Amino acid sequence: MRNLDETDLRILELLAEDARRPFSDISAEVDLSAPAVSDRIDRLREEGVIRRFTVDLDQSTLSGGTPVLVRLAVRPAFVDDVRDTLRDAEPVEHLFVSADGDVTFHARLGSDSIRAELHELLDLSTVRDYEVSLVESAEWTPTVNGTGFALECAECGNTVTSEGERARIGGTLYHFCCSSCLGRFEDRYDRLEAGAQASEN
Amino acid sequence: MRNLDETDLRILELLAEDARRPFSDISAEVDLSAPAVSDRIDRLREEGVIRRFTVDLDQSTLSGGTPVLVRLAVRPAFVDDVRDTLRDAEPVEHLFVSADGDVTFHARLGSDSIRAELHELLDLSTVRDYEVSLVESAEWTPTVNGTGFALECAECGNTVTSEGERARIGGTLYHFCCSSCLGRFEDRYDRLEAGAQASEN
DNA sequence: GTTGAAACGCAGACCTA
DNA sequence: TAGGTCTGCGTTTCAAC
Repeated sequence: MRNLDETDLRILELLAEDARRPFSDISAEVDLSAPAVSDRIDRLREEGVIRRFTVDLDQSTLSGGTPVLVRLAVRPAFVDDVRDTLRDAEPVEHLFVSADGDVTFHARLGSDSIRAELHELLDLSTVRDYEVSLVESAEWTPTVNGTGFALECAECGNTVTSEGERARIGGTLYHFCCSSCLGRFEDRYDRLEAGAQASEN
Repeated sequence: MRNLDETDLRILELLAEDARRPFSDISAEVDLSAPAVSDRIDRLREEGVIRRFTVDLDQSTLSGGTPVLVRLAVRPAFVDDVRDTLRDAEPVEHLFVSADGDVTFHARLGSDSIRAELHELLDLSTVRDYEVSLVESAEWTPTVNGTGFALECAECGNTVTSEGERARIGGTLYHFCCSSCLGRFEDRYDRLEAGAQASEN
């Protein structure tokens, strides 16, 4: 697959913040035209990078069952089966499969008998052991490339908003909250580089 | 807080499927005008039910660090601290706090030393024990009220699409893929009810 | 809640490098 | 092949009801 460039990543960050943001809005952020942004987003969907645009709900306000976190020690031969079953199971919201065959999932179950619901959900003979705990709070923060979208100014540490600036300095892309932070950073960088060159001689 | 009605839930389901769906589209689904839908969505955001519109990314295509699932047995006094710290930590994507004080989170860490990164992330003296496992696959299915948005027809089990129907029968809301399924279900329900009344006499 | 009018955003056709 | 511009159409918003 084609590599994503910085513009793609920036678009994904902006969509993670607000997926309903107009393309014209995004296009201003990334210095592109609106149709160009639309094209890139189409491509990201086709490539499977974007799975869907969706909504992050505060489930605690919805009171739809008891949220539980279940950890299954699955018999190695059945890991794929169990994953596929749980993936399509209605009450399952989050599903993690670890390299060692543990399957952890977050689901909302009817409050009656959790053990009985687990039986309905999957064949417990495929499982060596399981553990259920009630979930008090569950949160989700969409991140792009592990960096999160809450960028920090490389100069002052403040949050970088839409008014921020970006610059490639010494091969690395830095984000700044404003042009003066960018200016100060560049000055410092130039001075450091001049010092390094002086010491080389 | 005001209770959500069925229309609100249906709107949330539609947004969970595709958050960029036009309001006019949603309004046709729920037999309301577009401004009415817009008003309801505004209200849902204000009430905190909708936290944000966002994008579900296939992180495996983004290769941004090593995904790990970490389970912390946190000393009871520090559970809130640890939760707040992790909530705002950049690499943390999912965060679950159980009623018994276990904190489980999913994060993408630089592949060097995971132990060192954990040290940076939180004060390990607040933790009795921890366990890290590499995550092979992580998936997320947005659900509304624990039912998920992939509704099944109560009569034939097929997936209910936009062309489906809903009906409240005997106090419960059922979903159907088409009007004939609804009709058959009602017939059966009436017959069962008649039988139950007969046996009462 | 609805309706209608004005502002806005979007998709497509077409053009440029 | 990626992006820019223009334009018609659909969508959103806002006021009036």
